[in-house]
Amino acid sequence: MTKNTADPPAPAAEPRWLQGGELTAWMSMARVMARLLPALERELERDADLNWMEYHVLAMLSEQERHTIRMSVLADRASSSLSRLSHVVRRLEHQGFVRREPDPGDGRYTLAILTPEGYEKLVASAPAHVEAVRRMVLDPLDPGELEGLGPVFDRIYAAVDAAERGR
Amino acid sequence: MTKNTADPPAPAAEPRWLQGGELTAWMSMARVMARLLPALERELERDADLNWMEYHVLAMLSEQERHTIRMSVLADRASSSLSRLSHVVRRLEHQGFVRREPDPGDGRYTLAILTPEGYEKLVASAPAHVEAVRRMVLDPLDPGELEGLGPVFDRIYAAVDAAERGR
DNA sequence: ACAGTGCACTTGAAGCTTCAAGTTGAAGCT
DNA sequence: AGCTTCAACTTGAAGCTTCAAGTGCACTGT
Repeated sequence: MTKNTADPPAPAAEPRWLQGGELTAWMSMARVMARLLPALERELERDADLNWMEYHVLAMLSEQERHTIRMSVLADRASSSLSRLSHVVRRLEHQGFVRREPDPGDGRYTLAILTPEGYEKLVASAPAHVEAVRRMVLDPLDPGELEGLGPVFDRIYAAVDAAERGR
Repeated sequence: MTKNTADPPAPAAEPRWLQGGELTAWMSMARVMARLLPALERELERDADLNWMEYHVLAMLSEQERHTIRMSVLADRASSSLSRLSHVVRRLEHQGFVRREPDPGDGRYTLAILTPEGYEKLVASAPAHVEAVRRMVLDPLDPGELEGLGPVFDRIYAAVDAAERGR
């Protein structure tokens, strides 16, 4: 590292670098973030021909009463822009897994609706995906270890969310 | 395939679904993974006009003796395909931040070399990025909490790596 | 009643990553 | 020397996300 990690008299422009332990832990975390989702997505695409976003759109729809949800609510839950979701749903619609209707109660909203074919697709795709999550995340950890981390991630998420309010 | 606890008699094809606590913790983790890097990248692009990959290529080059490294080694460290790296370095080269030369010792390798302008760019960009990492990751956690997580992420990383050997 | 405003999407273009083919340099074999 | 093979890139096309503009529905105030 050519970075100046010493506290003392660095030029004012020198970055306030991370402390040793923080830095290596952050690099460990960043590596995982850069690789885990793409790895899971690769398996999804190979096994089910769905990418991460498409899979989760189907999954979230399946969790709704009537398998129906407003696009804007879905975008929020999927951590997606409305634009991205719109493109994704158009693709899923062309494949027959989802259809769209204006919300009868308020025409400004659009309802995304899971079709029976879409539900079939999800049911067929889920087991391999769950297995991959176990293999890459749960199995390498001790039993119960991930549960302990849930609140930690939730706090990070809140900070990210605060930084992006009104994106 | 380890802990088949005494779950109710399910059909053989039934997936090992995630248990309640596992599931919510995994969703917390997945949400962070889906949002944190894009959020950091947004700030990088806004403040420095560099994306995540470009920034880290500059950063990794700056950590090398002579600010030089083989493309294939860089690709590995950046968790990137060689193809992706090649495109990224071409862009950085056009901006004058990096240049490439064949390795004089073995013409099959290509050396990526950080230019003075590239180093300037990194020094100018790092403080805001480090600050963003602090704000979104370090600050919401207790002091020392991230350090404890380093080994956890390393174990996950090893599992991901095992799943992707020879991609 | 109706122009103005604010959302909730939708669309098209641009940029980045991925995937599949190419190139090229070195080493091994004959 | 020549032939084969392998690894390290490079390149171009295709697909997905992002960004910036649209479009349309409903409410607001006059």
